[in-house]
Parts: sequence; structure tokens; C-alpha cells
Amino acid sequence: MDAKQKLTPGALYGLLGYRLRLAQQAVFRDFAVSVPGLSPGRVGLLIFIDANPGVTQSRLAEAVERDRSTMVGVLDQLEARSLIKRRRGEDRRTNGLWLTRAGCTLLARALRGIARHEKRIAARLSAAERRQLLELLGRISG
Amino acid sequence: MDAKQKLTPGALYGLLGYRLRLAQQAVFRDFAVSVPGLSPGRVGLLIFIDANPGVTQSRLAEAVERDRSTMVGVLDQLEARSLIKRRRGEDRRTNGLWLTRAGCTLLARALRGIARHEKRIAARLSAAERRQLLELLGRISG
DNA sequence: TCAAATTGTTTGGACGCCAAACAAAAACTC
DNA sequence: GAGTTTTTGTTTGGCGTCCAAACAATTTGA
Repeated sequence: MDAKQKLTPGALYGLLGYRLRLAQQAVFRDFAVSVPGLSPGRVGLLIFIDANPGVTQSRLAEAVERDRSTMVGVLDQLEARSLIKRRRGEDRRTNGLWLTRAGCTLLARALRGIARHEKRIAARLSAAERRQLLELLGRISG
Repeated sequence: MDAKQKLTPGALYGLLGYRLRLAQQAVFRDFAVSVPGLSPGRVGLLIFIDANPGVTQSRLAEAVERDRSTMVGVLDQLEARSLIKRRRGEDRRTNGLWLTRAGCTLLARALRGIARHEKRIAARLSAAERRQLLELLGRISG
């Protein structure tokens, strides 16, 4: 009942994958607080569509490194919430993607939340450290 | 057909959460190749149980920062594969966890796979960089 | 002794990953 | 131009992980 026996982390704590998961979990939790109602992944899509209006589903999926088939359901939901619209392209296989006005508005709000979020996260890192973290992460992503 | 219009990443690429996801995805993909048949999370559990035989479900969940309720199903599966066993503790609410012999064997094999995996990942980083990456990730995880 | 907390569990929901298949449309090949 | 191949969006199904709320059994604390 007294002191719980100490837990030895074993090899676990030295594993990159494990440490990445812990970090990502912490970041996502903070994100959820700062940007309610929109998951990191979804905001990412909105940001990307905003920066590339008319982008195709496949190219979007490729750009954010997600599966084409995963994209369908997510976009369905965003469309159902009237945040984006699809429009058939001249290549009639494709759907072009645009933000609706509501989507723009929500994105703007989300971006303010993200700013707070990033600020809170970055508070634990100096600017140089933050930059280097991104650099090292980039090296790992290939 | 020629040059696809360039996609501008927008604010996305500067976001820590996004970059963490990309890195983790890359690491997990490589992991899946190096350690077939066992997800990173599950190997983590085996490692932890091995280092802390008799550990309780709740304490295990807490240690690896997962939910108690998530743990149940995963442990069910590991037990169904005869990799671990549960045994009721003297506090009769608890289940103590141990690796079975098969679990030990599989873990040993997995650890060899992980060694290859980490080596391949670490190839993109110097030892110092790797150390610093872990340090920075730790800072973020809180 | 009685109320409160803990443990494992179930249920239900959400998100994201992947693989295999399919029809429509476009791009190639001959 | 006819026929094959490729691409695109889609559906389906499965897996892993996360979270919240509830519950019975058990232990702890008042």
C-alpha cells in the first residue's frame, strides 16, 4: 500500500517510436483544448485546401501523406458540415476542393487557436531548439 | 498532363503536430517491416511487463500513458496468443501480468528486429543528434 | 460501519492507417 | 478508332489507438 514498487522503463524509453508517440500525444491533447471541434488532421486539410484551392482529392491525400480512401470519409464529413465543397473538374474523374465561406471562417478561428497552441508548446523550447526539432523530424520522415 | 501545379504547403509544414505525425508515420512503417506480427504498442507492453513482472494493468496503462480501458482488449489479445498471463493479485481487484515463455521468446526476437529498425532510423542522425532529438521530444511530452 | 476511491471491465464513439476491389473516365498503344 | 492500361473517387472491411461513461467487485478511509 505504501511505496508502489518502482517501475523500470526497460528498453522502452530509448526507442524513438515510443518517444515520438508520447510527444505526439501531448501535442494532440493540447491541440484538442486549443482548437475544439476540429482534429489536427482536419485542420490540416482545411489549411491545405485554403492554400491550394481547387486541389484534387488524390493530390491532397498525397500531399499530406494519407490514403486516398481515408480521405473520402473525412471529406464527406467536412462537406456535410459545409466547410468545404467538391466540384467536378474538367477531368471528370476528379473532384476539386474549395473552402466554403463557413470553412474560411472556421479555419480563421482555428488558426488563432493553433497560434495559442503552438505558443504554449513552443514555450518549452527555445526558438533554436524548435527549429532544430523540426529539422531532425524532417530528417526522420525521409 | 505536364507539370502538376505546385502545391503550397501553407502554414501546415511549420506545425509541430503535423511534423510529429509525419515522423511517427515513417518510424511506424519501418517498424512494421522490421518487427512483423507485433505493433510498436504491443512490443512496448511486452518490454514493460518483462522489465516489471507482476505489474498491474492499471499501473502498466499509466506507465505507457494509455487508457485503462484500452489496455483490456490489447491484453486480451496478447493473452489469447499466449504471450502473457494474468494472475489475480493479493489485492483481489488487480491482475498481475507476466510474460509466458512464448512471450519471452517472441520478445527476444522482436528486440532483434527493433535493433535493426533503430539502426536504420538512426542512420539518418548522428549519435548527438539522436540524443538531442530524444531530449527535445522529452521536453515536449512534459 | 458506511461512504469513497480504485480496478478491471464493457460499451460506444472517434480518428487514422491500410488493402482490395469497382465503375467511370482518361491516357496510352497499335 | 478500338482496345488496353492507368488514374480517380469510392466502398468495404479490418486494425490500432484514444476517450468517456458506466458498472460490480474490492479495498481504503472516515
